[in-house]
Amino acid sequence: MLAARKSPKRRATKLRDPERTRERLLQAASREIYRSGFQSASLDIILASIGVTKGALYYHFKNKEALGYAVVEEVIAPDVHGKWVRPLQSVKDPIDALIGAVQRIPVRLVDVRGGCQLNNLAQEMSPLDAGFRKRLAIVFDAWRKAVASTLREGQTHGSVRRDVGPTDAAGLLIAMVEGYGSLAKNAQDPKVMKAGIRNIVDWLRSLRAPDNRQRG
Amino acid sequence: MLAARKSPKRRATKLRDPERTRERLLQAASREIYRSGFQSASLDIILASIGVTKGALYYHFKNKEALGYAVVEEVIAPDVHGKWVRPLQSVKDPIDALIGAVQRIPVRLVDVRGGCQLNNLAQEMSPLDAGFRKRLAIVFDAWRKAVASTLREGQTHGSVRRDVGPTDAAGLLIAMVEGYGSLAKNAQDPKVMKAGIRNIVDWLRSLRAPDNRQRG
DNA sequence: CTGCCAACATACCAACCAGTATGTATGGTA
DNA sequence: TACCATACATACTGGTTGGTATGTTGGCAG
Repeated sequence: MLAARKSPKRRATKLRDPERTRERLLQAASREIYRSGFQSASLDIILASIGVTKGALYYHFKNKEALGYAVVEEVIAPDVHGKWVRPLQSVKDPIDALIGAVQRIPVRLVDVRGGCQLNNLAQEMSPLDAGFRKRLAIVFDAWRKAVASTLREGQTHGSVRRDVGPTDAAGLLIAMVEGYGSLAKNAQDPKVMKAGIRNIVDWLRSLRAPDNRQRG
Repeated sequence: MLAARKSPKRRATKLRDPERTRERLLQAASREIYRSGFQSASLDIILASIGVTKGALYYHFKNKEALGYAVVEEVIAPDVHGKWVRPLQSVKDPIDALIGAVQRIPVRLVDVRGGCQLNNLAQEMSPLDAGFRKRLAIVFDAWRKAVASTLREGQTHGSVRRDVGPTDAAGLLIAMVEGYGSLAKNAQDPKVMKAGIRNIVDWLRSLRAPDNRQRG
């Protein structure tokens, strides 16, 4: 009761911080789902990893499903947005921006091993759960539309070839990124991802309009 | 432990057919793993689906892991071999053969929904289990090598452009196939896969040597 | 100081899991 | 006929799962 062995003298404004607890739950769940998949992710392990109990979890989330949905909407979606939507907004050279985004894909062994959070969850849960599929499809759509609109803008400014379909090309880009990610994850080898990125970058360069005054 | 079961005499009527039971177990396990993933695949459900019990399962397989390994080696590997290795052996036009293989990818809703057995299992288990990863890598390697050697043969015969790296192109082909398969699976929409196949076929055509006397 | 409610912790549950120990019928062999 | 390994079926286990019911504490309103 009075044995304040853990609490320091300097009081924070709040000993309980429900918003922070919720955020930590989301992050821990995201990590465990990333490692084991949603179905095999154990709530007990998630809770133990941040030192809270069932009470905290079921106070903030209705059930495991709701926790998974929140991970998609509040962890994965913002991550994709930060990597593939924001960097492509109002750029002067869409091709360079796309190449930059592709080259910023993490290629360390630890990154390649786990694969893509979005793709992992989509592969596992889309056929099994409509709620996951719907939320994940929103993220994929945002990704594809961001790439497509960047390409379209490049076409109006003359830096992107006119004979490529923006939506088609965006789909192909995502397919290549996810496909190489899968191969690299299975091989557990960063070299596979690096070679894939080179191929994707080469393909992106081929989308550039040939007769455009660029820097020599 | 595998007992040497060489059947000296083929009986016309067998009430017990251990080889057939083993095969049915493999097929049932393959179906359930395809639906739910390996970790979430319930042995009880697998057994109930073919009307056998634990005794039969653990007579033929040491444990669940061994059952999964056998599915890779005896179900998935032969399937990939039949679709991507055998059709590419000693063909007169490699590009046509590859286009044929790509166009033979199932695109019905039921096929697209489940995704690719090989990729599904690889995505789930490669980071978690070295035994799965090793066996699945063998299948991926056989696939990639079959495509690469076909392309290489086409280069020696002059039907394939000399400036493409066969291994690189084979990796790209597989990445595109798996990538589009992932997108289509998540979208639960055959149109996504069909559009992807068109893009892959277009890319394959671009690999053909330009100045080669072909049928007009 | 006193309620009082948010924000958890604790204890517990039925269902399910992979795996095992043991029972049993079958068909071939001696 | 007697025997016996094979090829399963049956019954059971300890451990884990997501979920719940209830207890407890901190901090603010009054």
